[in-house]
Amino acid sequence: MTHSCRTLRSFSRAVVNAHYDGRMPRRSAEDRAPSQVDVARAAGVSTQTVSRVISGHPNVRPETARRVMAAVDAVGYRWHAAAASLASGRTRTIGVILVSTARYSTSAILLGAEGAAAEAGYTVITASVPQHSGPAAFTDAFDRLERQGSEGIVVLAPVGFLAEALGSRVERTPTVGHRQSDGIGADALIDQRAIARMATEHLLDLGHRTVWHVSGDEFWQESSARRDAWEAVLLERGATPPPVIPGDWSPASGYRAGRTIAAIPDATAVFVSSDEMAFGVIRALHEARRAVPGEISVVSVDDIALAAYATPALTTVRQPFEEVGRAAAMRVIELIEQREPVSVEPLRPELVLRASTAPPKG
Amino acid sequence: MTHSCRTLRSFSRAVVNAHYDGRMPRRSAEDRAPSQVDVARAAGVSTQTVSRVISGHPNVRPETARRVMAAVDAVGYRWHAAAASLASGRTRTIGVILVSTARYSTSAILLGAEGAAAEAGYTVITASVPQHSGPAAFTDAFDRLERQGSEGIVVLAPVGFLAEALGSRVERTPTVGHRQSDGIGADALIDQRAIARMATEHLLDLGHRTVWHVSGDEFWQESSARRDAWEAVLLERGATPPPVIPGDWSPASGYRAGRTIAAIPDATAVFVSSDEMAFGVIRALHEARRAVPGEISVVSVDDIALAAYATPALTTVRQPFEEVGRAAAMRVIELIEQREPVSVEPLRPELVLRASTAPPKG
DNA sequence: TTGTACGCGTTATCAA
DNA sequence: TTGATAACGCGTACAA
Repeated sequence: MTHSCRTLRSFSRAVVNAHYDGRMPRRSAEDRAPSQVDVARAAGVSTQTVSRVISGHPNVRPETARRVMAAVDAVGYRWHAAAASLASGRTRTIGVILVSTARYSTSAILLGAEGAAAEAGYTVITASVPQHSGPAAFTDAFDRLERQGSEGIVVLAPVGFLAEALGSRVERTPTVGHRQSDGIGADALIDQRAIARMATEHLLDLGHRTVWHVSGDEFWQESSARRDAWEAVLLERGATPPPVIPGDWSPASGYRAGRTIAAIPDATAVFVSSDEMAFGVIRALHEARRAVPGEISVVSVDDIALAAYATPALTTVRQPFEEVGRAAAMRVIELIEQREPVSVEPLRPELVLRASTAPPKG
Repeated sequence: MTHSCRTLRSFSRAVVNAHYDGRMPRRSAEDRAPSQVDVARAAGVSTQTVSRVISGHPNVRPETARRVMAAVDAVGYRWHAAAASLASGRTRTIGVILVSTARYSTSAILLGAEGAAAEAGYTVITASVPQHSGPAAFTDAFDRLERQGSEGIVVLAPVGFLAEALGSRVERTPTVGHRQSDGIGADALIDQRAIARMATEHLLDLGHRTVWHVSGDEFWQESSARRDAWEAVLLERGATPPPVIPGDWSPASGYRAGRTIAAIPDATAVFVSSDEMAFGVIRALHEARRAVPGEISVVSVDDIALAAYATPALTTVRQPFEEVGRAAAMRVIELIEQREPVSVEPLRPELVLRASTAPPKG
């Protein structure tokens, strides 16, 4: 990093390339990789015809196409994405912004997005943002992805300030996944309020008087959406919402919350905002000799692979993560290609009944 | 997909672009995005100077640089990665091949790789391969990444046939992560035999006569490496290796294995090849009224976030996944830049003692 | 420290 | 159905 570069930091950080590390010599004409020109010469056609064959355009005589492909193999030609991008103005690349916390859901959503993108002929590039970053980290990630040529961006981090942080960026580059309330990518997401509603109503239906709540990280919009819906359901049913017990998605925070709950004599039901926290909650309850679901029922959210193997097996509201990824990717691609959204069925959470809930005793 | 395209499938699949969907009109000269030419004009310098400022080259007068950056902001210039790649012959992109199963380890490794790549000024693109795919799926993924301009590739899928499947590809594009025994990227990986050794020796040291083993998916090289080392340790110590109980990394397969073990009266210790399987094993044991660790000790591998919240908390051999990702990315980048490997300390697994193991009773 | 000239490999346009 | 030609926007070589 040179001095001049550092002083430039105050200007458009989105533009300056920080990684100067010496120039690369240009390769001499002889050891250049074979190009469409070489193929054209070998096949006795124009480079345009080669391009058409390579790109799968219609209106090429099969015989010609075969000659071209034979030449491709003969000269060892390989397509050059950068040159194509420069000429066509398209990169067929979408970017994904991730929060850097290793979780089952992260990989599931990413895998779904990557699969859907690949099927549509797009490539996925990722940019991660440290947990609990401020707006700047998100705009940096966004800029990085744009600079690499992302034609659209999926933000897998529903944090509250995203809309303001991203600002006008989302107008020039199609963006999906932040802020359901903005209407941006609304159908790519799961209705978080519905999740909380299903969980809370399930416990109420079992006969519990009220339901306690262990919330997720306040940084994530899911957390407040679920909290609001949980509260609304209780109020609708004439129950008094107890104070929220804060968590941060981690099992450790669930454990702390569990200790709190264990100390509340009349608590009989808890809605925990993630399976991972539920493991912590249940362990704390277990250590405090409070039986689950005998004395206290627990419902959580996600249905990770391990949910069925908790003791007791978790009753939980399943989120179809992979489909979320697929839907988000498909939606950005539709936006990029300015197609109308294909009306697919909305992604529905699903209550999976297992062994961590029961009617209150007595 | 046209007819001619389909008949061409028999030729180089790595070359044909399957996704023709109409040509994009070229934008007229007026609404072209601002380029370095526009910046140069606005700043009253040459495009070359603009390029130097943007790329962070040294030897630019600070005052000039400032004028350029002001012009950048004024005209709304944005760097064009494809054009830079075409001119420089470099993409600063690395590809990562993933097996499409959502797991904690997948996201942890990926996040590590992405972070390290970003620090070095590289972008990560991903390609996923369905679980249990044959060699063709891997070569397809490899080709996809190469076509997008990956200068190096990290393969996060240590399956046995990779070396043969990839063949000469790894010579033209630096590749890390498959086959420790090949010496390719050896230091980017964790010694899987050491993991099995630590686990097995821990149980033997506690006084167990022998150790049973629940293996991982045979598709992964880890599985056989660990099995071999487990067997070797038992033999060294004069114990008789019992038959291997097969698993596939999933909690469900662990559960099945657990039922098998529960039916073996003299089993007192098990080395389970992943934490997720251990959850299944312990649940099965629990249902069969076999106390853990009272009657049977369990050691597993990974140390996922939930390991500490199993009942009992899992004694497990920790794999530093994020560092694995970092190391792999750094290693490919070194190979790309033809630098000598920076000798960092090898990644060491670590035995984390918790509550699932104990000396045999009696 | 700065500028001129050229080439990188492909696709869009338009004509044949 | 095919071909000639002109961009696309940047980085490198080399000269000043």
